[in-house]
Amino acid sequence: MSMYRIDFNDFFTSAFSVDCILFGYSEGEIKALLIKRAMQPFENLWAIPGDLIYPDEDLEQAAERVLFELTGLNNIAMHQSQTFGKPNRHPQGRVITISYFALLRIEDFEVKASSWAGDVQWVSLKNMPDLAFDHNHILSSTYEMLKLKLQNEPICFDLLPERFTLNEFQQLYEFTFDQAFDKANFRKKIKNIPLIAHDEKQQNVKHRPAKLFSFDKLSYAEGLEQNRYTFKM
Amino acid sequence: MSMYRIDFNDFFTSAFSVDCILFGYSEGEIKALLIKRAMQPFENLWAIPGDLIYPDEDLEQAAERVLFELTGLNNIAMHQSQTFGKPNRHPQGRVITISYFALLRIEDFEVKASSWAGDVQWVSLKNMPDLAFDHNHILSSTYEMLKLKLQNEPICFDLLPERFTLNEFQQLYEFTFDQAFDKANFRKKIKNIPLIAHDEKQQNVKHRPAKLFSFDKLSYAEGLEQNRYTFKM
DNA sequence: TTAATTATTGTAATTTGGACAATAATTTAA
DNA sequence: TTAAATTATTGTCCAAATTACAATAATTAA
Repeated sequence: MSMYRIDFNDFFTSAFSVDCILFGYSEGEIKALLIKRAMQPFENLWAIPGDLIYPDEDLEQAAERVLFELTGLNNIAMHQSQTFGKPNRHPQGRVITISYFALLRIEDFEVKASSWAGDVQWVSLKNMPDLAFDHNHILSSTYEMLKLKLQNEPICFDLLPERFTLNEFQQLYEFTFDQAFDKANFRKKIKNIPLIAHDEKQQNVKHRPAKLFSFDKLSYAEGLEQNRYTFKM
Repeated sequence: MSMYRIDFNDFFTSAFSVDCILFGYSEGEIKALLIKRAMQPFENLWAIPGDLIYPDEDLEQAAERVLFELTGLNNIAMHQSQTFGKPNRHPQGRVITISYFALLRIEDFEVKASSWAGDVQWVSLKNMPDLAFDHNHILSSTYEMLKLKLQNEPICFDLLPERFTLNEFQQLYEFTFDQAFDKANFRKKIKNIPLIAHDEKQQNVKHRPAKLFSFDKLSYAEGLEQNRYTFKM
């Protein structure tokens, strides 16, 4: 057995990490928060933020830590997506990574470049550069998972402002599923989703302002047992 | 640094494993293949078959190896489900486990008790005992994933005999989603799924025998681009 | 031959979905 | 002040899908 068993390479023979894909929605596009790597390997390439999992840390806890270090946000639900473990996916050894995603309102916070990230930026999914490691693959798989969950859980509201117009709601779906919907028909389809209609209206628009709505979490939770909600369009 | 760094406990400070849930369908019920543990911890308790992942092994490859050792089957698609990593889920240290599932025709093979399994048995999901580790939780989460995938991919045919009656097909759905369907309407709903109708009929039944069908994989693969198949009922 | 049983197909009523039109509310410019 | 422009919101008609239920066909067993 080598004297150097406990060297850098050995540490990496069996490591776990989480990769956290933060999806946001602004300017009619879904974007992911990426960091510019400040160290080797893949120095200066854009990558999904992630970190090794501490020995006594729960997986979800690790994902929430990465999110917090990057954005200062906590109490955000992280959704587990998939686990990636090809033996050579990390050039320095075996690292199995579990991808998590969260949905955020881009305007709600400031991102902070951390020790391990030289730069941080929201990047549109339609305009994605080559990323470090297998991160292009992880990102596209996780986006597919996002779309699946969007259709079965009310997570789309995490991407919208707390109060939104029905048009904004529709545009989010149109962008995500790359498909246009008829306004009147869209409103019929969502009539089973509990929304609160506010008296408040859109401000500073050059036309008739739309009424603002918000998602009625309580009513949704109550009806969860009886009704079978759907978010498919 | 301890001289005993490479002892048993240390090995377990960061291990990863796959757990393979094999789902089968017989006698109108969905069953999972479980093993009776032949060693501590949880000796003599029923558990999901699984194993540690070898250093140079791909995740899916590890899952297929476990399946092969247990059943002698290969070329069976394994579906990744979820990853479980609570720090104390394994009493002897940190083991993060990735659950995979496969769908099998119970009649198609003989299970073999392996070195690590004292006994092997198909157990109905409706009648599940307390399992080792957090395996009850893993099993129920994975069953939910199965149900989700059943609605989006033609995997239900992996559970049915190669040739099946439309009633058998319907009963599988009725059992899985715990819901009854009207026969005539069920047949209308599946009319977009490509099935081959054979001249062959059911044998040894005490009534009018039903026609046998099989899933038309080729036609499905061809139509995959154009049509958007659904397996929702 | 007939009753019993299940498979298979058909039909009419109801509900939902899609295309499109009509009306309402607001801003801006004449 | 008013009309044009713009977008929000609601309504309507027709086609398509869904549902409930009925009718017919094929087979076995007595």
